[in-house]
Amino acid sequence: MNSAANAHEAPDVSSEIGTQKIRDAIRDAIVERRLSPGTKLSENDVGSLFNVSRTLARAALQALSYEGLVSVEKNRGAFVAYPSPEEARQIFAARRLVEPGILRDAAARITPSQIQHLKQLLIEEGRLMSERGQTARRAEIKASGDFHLTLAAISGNAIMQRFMDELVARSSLAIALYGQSTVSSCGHSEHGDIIAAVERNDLEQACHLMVHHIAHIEADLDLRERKSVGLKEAFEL
Amino acid sequence: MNSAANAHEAPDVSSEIGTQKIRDAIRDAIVERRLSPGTKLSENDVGSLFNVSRTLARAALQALSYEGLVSVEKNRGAFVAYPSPEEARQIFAARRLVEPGILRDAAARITPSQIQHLKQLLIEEGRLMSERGQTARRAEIKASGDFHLTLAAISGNAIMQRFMDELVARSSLAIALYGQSTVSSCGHSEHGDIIAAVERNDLEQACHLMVHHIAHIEADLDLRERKSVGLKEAFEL
DNA sequence: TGCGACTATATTGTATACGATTTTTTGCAC
DNA sequence: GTGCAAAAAATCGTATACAATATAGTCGCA
Repeated sequence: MNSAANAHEAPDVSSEIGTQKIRDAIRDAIVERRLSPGTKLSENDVGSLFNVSRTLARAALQALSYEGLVSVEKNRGAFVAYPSPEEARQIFAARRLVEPGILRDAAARITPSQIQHLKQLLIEEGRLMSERGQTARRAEIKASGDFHLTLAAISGNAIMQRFMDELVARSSLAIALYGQSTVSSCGHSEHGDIIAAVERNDLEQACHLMVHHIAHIEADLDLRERKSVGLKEAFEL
Repeated sequence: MNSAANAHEAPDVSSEIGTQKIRDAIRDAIVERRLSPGTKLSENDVGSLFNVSRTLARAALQALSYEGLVSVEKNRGAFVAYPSPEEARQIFAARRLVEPGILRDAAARITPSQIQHLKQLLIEEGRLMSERGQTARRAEIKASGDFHLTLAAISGNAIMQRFMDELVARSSLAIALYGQSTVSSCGHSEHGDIIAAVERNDLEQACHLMVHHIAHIEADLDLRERKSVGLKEAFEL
């Protein structure tokens, strides 16, 4: 019923809107969990929300489907992706597979100023954790992902960076669906530990910490198959 | 000048054509090097080639651009991607980063019948190497990539599988551009060595061989920056 | 009241239309 | 012939139109 209308990325009077802008706006909304998994994104609604025709709306949704953030079902429309438990497992398996390597490459090129920047991110992240309120929560979610994304950027491989973009965004979806502890960033301190290890050039330890960090995030998920009951079963206690 | 017209994926009278089919057909043409880097893919030509409107042609080209096989330049059109030397390096760096992990996961789940299947692929690949002619060459190129793709499939992670699809396809482009030895599959035997190591459960060795195999492929490339002369300079010896 | 078939509505799939931008061609002066 | 400017053609960007499909609502009947 409520389409993307409740996602308050205002169309902005500075009419200059393209499919890119739409894609980014919707992706941000998904990553920050203003749009929940399963929400229908009708081409009409998206288009009118951004004051463009269905053509551009459709292109943006198509693009998001390539990133795995939106699933389009033939003749039925586009929905915010609803990753299955198996899919969620694969997302984190992919991250465990890839992030140690990225960390290695990043550590080999990192500069003192970049380390400083990372530490700055951590402080910011910590500050957001202590704050309360929706907006702080959303900012925190994004900041938590930014740590991993920044490492990918430092690694200097644009291909891996794009892949990590996708993985982090999809992780956010999985956490939204299956996360248990109210705060996802239970492992905030772990980010700091990783940087510390990098700083003292202990690569093995840094990678080790990274793998465990990802495992911890996944461990906070309840990935049991929920057969969509929603029927009598849900009430016949 | 010559558009996609010389790529002989016949439109096929079985009119059932969708954007998916178009995308796959063009991708195959690129991977098998029937379409060279830089070739212009105009929406009109693609559309009329498959008997669909520009709408679908455009969607297919857009999709290919997300895979990095086609680059679309605003208001100028779509071209078969022409990876820079730096891009090529990143493609192979990504593969070195990712494939050992995939190999590990695959080895953990591989069944005897799958090993048999891989060996079958190798035999086929070897047969194609001895044959001559364009079609054999193309089939060989595809077979060489199929080895890596099959391993990704065995690993059981759909996300990594899709990523490998992209990497292998883009590798083909890089080799087409910068490859030196006539035959890309200089390292055919290396595939066999990797399987052998997997078979005797020597994972460390298998991963080691995989990294070197990828390095060998890259080593056959001449990745020096070629500033597109094409002008007098090209003749003023 | 409950169920099933039929109609109406909404939404997606694809093609076409038109304005904008780029590229090519033409024409003219030098 | 060469070089530049304007016109023509081709191509892309976006909106709209129409057909196909799915969803929701309605009526009739047991």
